[in-house]
Amino acid sequence: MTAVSSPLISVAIVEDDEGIRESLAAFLGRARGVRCTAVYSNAEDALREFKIQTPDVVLMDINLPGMSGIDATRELKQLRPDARILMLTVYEDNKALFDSLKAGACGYLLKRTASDKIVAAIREAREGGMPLTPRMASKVAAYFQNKDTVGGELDKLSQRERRTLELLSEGFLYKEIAEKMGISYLTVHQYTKHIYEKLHVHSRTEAVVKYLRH
Amino acid sequence: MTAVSSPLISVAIVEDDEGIRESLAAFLGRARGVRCTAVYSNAEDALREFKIQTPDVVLMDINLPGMSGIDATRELKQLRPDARILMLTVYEDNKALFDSLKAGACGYLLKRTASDKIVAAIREAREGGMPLTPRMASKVAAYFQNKDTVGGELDKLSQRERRTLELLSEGFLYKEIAEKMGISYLTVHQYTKHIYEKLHVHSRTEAVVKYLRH
DNA sequence: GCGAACATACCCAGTTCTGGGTATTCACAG
DNA sequence: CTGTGAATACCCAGAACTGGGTATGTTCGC
Repeated sequence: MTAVSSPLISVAIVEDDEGIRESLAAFLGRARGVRCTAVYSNAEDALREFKIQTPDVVLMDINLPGMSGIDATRELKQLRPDARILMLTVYEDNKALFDSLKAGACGYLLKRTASDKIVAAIREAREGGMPLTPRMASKVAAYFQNKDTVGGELDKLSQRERRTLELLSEGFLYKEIAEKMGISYLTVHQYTKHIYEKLHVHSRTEAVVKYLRH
Repeated sequence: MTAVSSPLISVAIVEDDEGIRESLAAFLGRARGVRCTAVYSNAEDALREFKIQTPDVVLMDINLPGMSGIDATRELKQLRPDARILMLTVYEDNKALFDSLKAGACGYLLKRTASDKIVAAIREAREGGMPLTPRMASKVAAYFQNKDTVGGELDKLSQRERRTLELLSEGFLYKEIAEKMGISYLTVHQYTKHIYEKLHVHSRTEAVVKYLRH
């Protein structure tokens, strides 16, 4: 709104598959309002160039030979905090999505996304938006619902589960916890299953990290 | 040395086993320089009384019905910071030892300790000492060697080990870490072995806790 | 007095971690 | 140039954890 509407948004592509890279570039060349200023087949080359000149928006593949697109995103954001990076990948992968956002990507698209949607996403990214597929968006929403209720999640634990988590956080083995709490090893086992379920985690370490962040 | 030598040291016993409790009390009754002023079979009763009158030294069992001796120690020290509490237990348990000391106990004895040694320990406790069995003492010494270098311990890690620990702290599996770092699963395995060795821990959670405390 | 939540305990199968090795390559200090 | 440390990779065995069940009794609210 307040931004000066620049005539052209410069876009760089980082993508190892030559076919995809070229067709993307060609397509951006025909699109109005955007200009494809550079293409790279790997993250290292791209980063080197970006130190000299950074485009408005980067379309970044995740699976790259050598450095991953996510690591590259992290580095680029460190170098240019206002860089706008759109992840472009084939998988609708939960972890990749969140890792990308944590690394500093501003959006996450699937390669099978229709071309005109990609241009729209580039504009949206430029304007500070967060272009995501609807499904991705709902995952992000769900994530923050959890995020906001981390304390709330802990509240869902019963007394004994909380105590168990406390001891888990101190690194005790199940059998040691059982001894300390005067219950069976199997009960401790059961508690941890409940804890993981309630905290939406899949390992002791993840549970402990949530717990230690109160 | 500088302390006024009081004629009698008042001692309270908190111990749930009646046999041990009585024989301890009887034995203290016969010993010179000490006076057993109270016995309790659980922590709750003892704490209630201590709010009114605190003995010079408390002999505290660890395994008690209800509140543990360690928790009772913590509470009593909060109430009376200058209370002298000697833990008395059957197990030579590393963790119990350190938990006791962290809770505020001034010493840690095994129940099989010879009676005259117990009186000596009570005197030592009264005079500000830290009565421990030789084996316990060496464990404490080792602990502080580590404790003073917690930051230093982390410094001992190589670059890759540090990165591995960072990822371990985020709850990733070995194989995921391997992928992220572009190395073999087996190498991650090797790194964690080194990390555990350098940090003197035996599980991922313990390592993570040390790491998160920077 | 019924259903929900909690605490307890057990089974099983599969995965992951832990801790003991060995070994090569490379770089750097002495 | 020899030794040390870092980084890499592998083997093995056993311990521990994870996740899917089931089952019982208690307590508490409706």
